[in-house]
Amino acid sequence: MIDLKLLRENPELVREAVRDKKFTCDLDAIFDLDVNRRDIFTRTQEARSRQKAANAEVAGLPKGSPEFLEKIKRMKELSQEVKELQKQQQEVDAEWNRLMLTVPNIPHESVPVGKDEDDNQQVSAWGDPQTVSADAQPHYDLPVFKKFVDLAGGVKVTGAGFPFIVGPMARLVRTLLRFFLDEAAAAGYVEVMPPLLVNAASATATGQLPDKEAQMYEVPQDGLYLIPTAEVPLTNLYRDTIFETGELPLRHVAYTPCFRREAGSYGKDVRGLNRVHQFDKVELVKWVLPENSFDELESLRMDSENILQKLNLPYRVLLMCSGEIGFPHAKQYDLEVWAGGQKRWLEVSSCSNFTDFQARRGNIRYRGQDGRPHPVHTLNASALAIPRTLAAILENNLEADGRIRLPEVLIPYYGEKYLT
RNA sequence: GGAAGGGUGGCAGAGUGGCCGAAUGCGCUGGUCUUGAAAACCAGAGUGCCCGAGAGGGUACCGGGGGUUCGAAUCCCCCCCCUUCCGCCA
Repeated sequence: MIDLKLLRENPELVREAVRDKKFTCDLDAIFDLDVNRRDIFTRTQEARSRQKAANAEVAGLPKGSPEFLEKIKRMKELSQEVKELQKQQQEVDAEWNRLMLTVPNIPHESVPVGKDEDDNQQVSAWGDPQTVSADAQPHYDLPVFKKFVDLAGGVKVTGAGFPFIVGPMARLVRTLLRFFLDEAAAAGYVEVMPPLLVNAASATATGQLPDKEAQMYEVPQDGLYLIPTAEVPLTNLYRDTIFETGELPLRHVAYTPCFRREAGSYGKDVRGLNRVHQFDKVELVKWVLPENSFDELESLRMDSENILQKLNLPYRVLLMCSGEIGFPHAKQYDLEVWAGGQKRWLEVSSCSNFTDFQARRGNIRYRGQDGRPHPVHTLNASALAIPRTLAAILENNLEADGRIRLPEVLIPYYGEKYLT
C-alpha cells in the first residue's frame, strides 16, 4: 500500500512511478474519492457524536416517562440519518480500498527508468564464463539428463512442468538445500518451515493479490492459494505485529516448494529445468528499520552472492529497471548464473526491497523513538532456486568423460566428487 | 465431519440492553519514600481514522461480517478460530 500522505502531497511522483513501472491504476478516481471519503467520514462522525450525546440524556430519564418517550421519538430521526451516512461511508471506503490496492510501490531513485530487460543495468559479475568447456551441452541434451530428471513421468502423473527428480539428482537437491540452509543459519537467519498454502489476506499483503492472481494455483473450496514463494507465508507471519526496535533487524530463512502457473511461457524458456511449475527454493526474508533498508538490501544480496561464489558458478548481477521490477518492489537485483551449455544467463535469485509497501498492506510495524508505531521495511532474496542451480552445475561442470563434477564445497555434504 | 463449551485491553478475568473504551488483579512506565534496592503509596499507559499550528477534541474498534433497537461487548443470524469428547487419518 502506498503512503496516503505521499499520494496526497506528491501525486505527480506517484503518477510517474506508475507509468515507469508500466502499471495502470486510476489515480484520479482515488483523488476524487479521497475528498469524498473524508467528507463523509467527518459528517458521519459528527452525526454519531450528536446521537451519543442524546443517548446519554435519555439514559438519565425514567423509562416510559413522557419525557423519555418524547425524546426517543426525536431520536429515531437522528438514527436514520446516522444509518444512511454509515452506509455511504462503507461504500466509499470499500471502493477506496479496492483502488488503493491497485497502486504499485514507488521505485527507488537509484532504479534506472526503463521499459524492458534491455534497460536493466549489469552492476557486477563474478567468475569467468569462458572457463566453461566450449563443447558444454544444454543440461536437457546431456545423456545423463534422462536418468536424473523424468519429465515424461511428471507429465503422466500431473502435467508438463512437474518433473520427477531421480536418483543422484534427488540426492543433489537434498544436498543443496542443506548447504543453503546451513549458509543462511551461519549468516544469522532463523530457519522456519512455513505453511505451503496461504489465505487471501496473506496473498494480498505481500502483493500477489490482486496483481498476480493468475500466477498462483488456487484451492477455491478452502479459499487458499499454493505459495509461489516462501516470501508470502514468511512475511505474513508478522502481519498485524508491532516490533520493539530491539527486535529488528529480524531475519528468517525457509526452504519450501514453490508453485507457479507460469501461464503463457513457452519455447526455450521452459525446456528442461529452466522453468517448471513446482520447484524447491530457499528464501531469505528480513524485517528492518526504514533508515537501514537499502544497506540491508546490499548485505542481503551479498548473502545470496556468497552462495554462488562458494558453488563456483559464474554469475552476473542486474539492477532491474523500473519497467521490470514487480508491483510491490522499490528496488530489485537479479542474480543470473551462467549456464555454459545453453550459453545463456539463468535467474537463480531475486533480491528485493519492498520498503514499507508490504508492511502497510500487512500492518507490520515497529515502535519508533517517538513511541508511535511505524511501518517496517521488508526485504527478501532467493538463496537459491534449485532447478536452475542444477542446470548450471550440469552444464558447467561436465568432465570430458561425461561425468558431472560437484562443486568443491558440496563434496563433504554429498560424500562424493562426482554426481553418480 | 458430529457434539458441547468458549473467543473482552500485554496477560488473567468481570461485565446479559443505556452514564462501558470497558471493573479488578498481575505485569509495564514515571514519581514519592530509601544510602541503594524491595515493599508501600501516587500517577500514567492501546490501535486506526477525522478536526486542529498546537494544546486538545471527536469517532471507531470487546474474533470477523450482517441484523434487531432510539441505544449493542451484552439480544438474533452467518462465518472463522480455540478447548474438550466422538469419528476419521499421516
